Amino acid sequence: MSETSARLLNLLSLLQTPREWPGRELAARLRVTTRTIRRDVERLRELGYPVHASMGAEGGYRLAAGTAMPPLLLDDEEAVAIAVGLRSTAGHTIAGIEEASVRALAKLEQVLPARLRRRVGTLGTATVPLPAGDGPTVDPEHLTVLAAAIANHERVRFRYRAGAGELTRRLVEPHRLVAAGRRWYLVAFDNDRDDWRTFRVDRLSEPFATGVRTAPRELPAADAGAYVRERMRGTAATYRAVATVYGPAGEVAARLGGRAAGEVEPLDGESCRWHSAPDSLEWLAMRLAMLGREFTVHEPAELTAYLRAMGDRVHRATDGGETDATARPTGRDTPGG
Amino acid sequence: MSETSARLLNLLSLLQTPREWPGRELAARLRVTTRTIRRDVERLRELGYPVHASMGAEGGYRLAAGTAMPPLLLDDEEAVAIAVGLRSTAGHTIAGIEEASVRALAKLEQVLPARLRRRVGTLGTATVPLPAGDGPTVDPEHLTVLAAAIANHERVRFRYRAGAGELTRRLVEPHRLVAAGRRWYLVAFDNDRDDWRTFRVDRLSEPFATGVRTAPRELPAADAGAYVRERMRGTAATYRAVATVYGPAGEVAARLGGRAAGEVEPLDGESCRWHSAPDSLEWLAMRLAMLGREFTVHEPAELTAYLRAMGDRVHRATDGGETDATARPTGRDTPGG
DNA sequence: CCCACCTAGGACAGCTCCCGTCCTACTTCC
DNA sequence: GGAAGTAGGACGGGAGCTGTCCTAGGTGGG
Repeated sequence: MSETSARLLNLLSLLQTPREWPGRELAARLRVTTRTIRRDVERLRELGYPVHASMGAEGGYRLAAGTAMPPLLLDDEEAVAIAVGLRSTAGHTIAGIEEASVRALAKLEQVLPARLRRRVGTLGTATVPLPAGDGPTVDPEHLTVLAAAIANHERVRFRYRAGAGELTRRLVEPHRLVAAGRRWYLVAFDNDRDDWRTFRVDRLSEPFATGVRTAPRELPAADAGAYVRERMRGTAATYRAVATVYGPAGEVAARLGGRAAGEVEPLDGESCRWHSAPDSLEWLAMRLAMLGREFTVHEPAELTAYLRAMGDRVHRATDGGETDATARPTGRDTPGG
Repeated sequence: MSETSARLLNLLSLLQTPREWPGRELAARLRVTTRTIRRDVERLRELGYPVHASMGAEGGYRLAAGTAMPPLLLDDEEAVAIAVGLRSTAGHTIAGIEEASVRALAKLEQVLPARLRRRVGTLGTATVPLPAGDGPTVDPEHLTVLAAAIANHERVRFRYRAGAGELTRRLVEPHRLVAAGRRWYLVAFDNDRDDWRTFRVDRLSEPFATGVRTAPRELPAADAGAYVRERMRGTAATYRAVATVYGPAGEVAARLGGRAAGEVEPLDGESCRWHSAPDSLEWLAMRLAMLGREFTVHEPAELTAYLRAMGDRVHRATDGGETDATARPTGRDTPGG
């Protein structure tokens, strides 16, 4: 058996731990001489993985950042943590890396041992605490199934609930996954309709690859992203908010969460104007409500209406409830600690 | 040079792609005969990585889920996606895997090429759109620095802003990172004070490992988690909410986001009671406000007060803005649309 | 039904590479 | 200066790897 390859992999695994390993310890662990360790280190370096060595007493080896990604050797818990992290981000879309996120997730889930997969499942469902806001969130599993089918040029079968509510069976040749706004779309060639279609991933269920491989087709558009945007115009329902916030621009920008939220332009030392990035009403409303600052909404009217409805709900919830006689001893005026 | 080890790694990388590879194609890519490919596959299997082969025409090899995690071979974009995902989850804490999350992140960032690190940085800051809520979020970089120092038994230097506001310099021997509630704490032996201390990670800045290694000390407590909970009693400021929500239990539970949010107990077909998990006022308020359902808060009084303040702010923001001043014509009794 | 295409694996010859044991050189911290 | 670490050349024996044969078995399409 390939003794030395296994040892190299093992060595790589040890060196990825964020600590320094003296050669003698490595030699003891891998049951070879220190000379062999030195040669292994040399080999790793030749393979492009920069093993950094600190000289002198208290020295040792560790893997440094190089020009290419070395193979990541994860223990069980780390693998689960990564899977959970990817599922939570992939489900909600992060600007710029949606597709890579799904690819990485598909790659990981393909090799994830069954017992770990279960843990990811239970943890994963327990961690969708983001305001569901825009409606149903996407099941990360659907994304990975579709991504795998796309990479493998396999036909996919699934059930699809169109806007109206009719449930249909589809057989398609998947072409690409596209994240637009806060939604995922599948661009595919529908074999029954004999034409290209786009599907909202949150509306499809029970997708599975049929195993039938097909020749790749050419999409009648420059790229899939443009195709989706073109077809989905009007359905997206995102809004750009303009609001004045009474607080220092720097602090407000920080609380709104970086550049992705939109632009904050200072008016004077104590107020600023927020031009939001396009987003759903729910998210825009939530961001403003959670700011902890006074604000005024200028646009759009829908946001004002939404906020007003929310404010009314909150008032009704706190003003009386079923019986005010539920005796709240400390009184409602006491500020919280 | 170790030709065959490199080839094995390469092969592993190809097999991780979610598609099937016929042996001839692999042979062409790796510039060896198909016989060697078969031998390489055999080697991988001996190393414990289950290479699944489908027979017949249209057959091929692919890596299946086994009992241990194989080394993950990621391309640049996938690595960035994972780093971004981990940073966003590590910064906010996910129940049960906080520590593994940070370990995985430390491992990845240790070997992440510089150009990718930059991309992670820009994407990472652009994606903290969660309601900052509980105050300052933790810089994931601080977590990785501390985790690495802990693993390596190295002293760490940083600046610390205590509650009052005085900025002090600290030199400590880090012992463990603990996630409690929505916060990260560092348990460490303070070399200047000559005693154990806990630090809130969101309040420290510019941490760096000094490179000086020390012998591990024994914490005067059963485990670090208990130690932190003991010391931080009272400072945590988390609350458990009890509220009635007027909507079907199933739907409400789904929107609240799984088990982690607390327990939803049906009252009748159209209402239910929510006993929340302990959380900050901001999050509890946000969850309720974003439900899109009528609700009544029973406990705690602080949450009622917080919600009322928020409702008032929202009303002021939407009712008239600058012109309508304080006049609230329709009053608070009008049900929202 | 048979053929094409795939995986699976034994035998063998040739040759490369790998390992352990020596050895010396250099750096760093105590 | 000494101890402990990395760095690396020389060498001999042995293990492992590769390509070229070969046969066996599974699967799907014409």
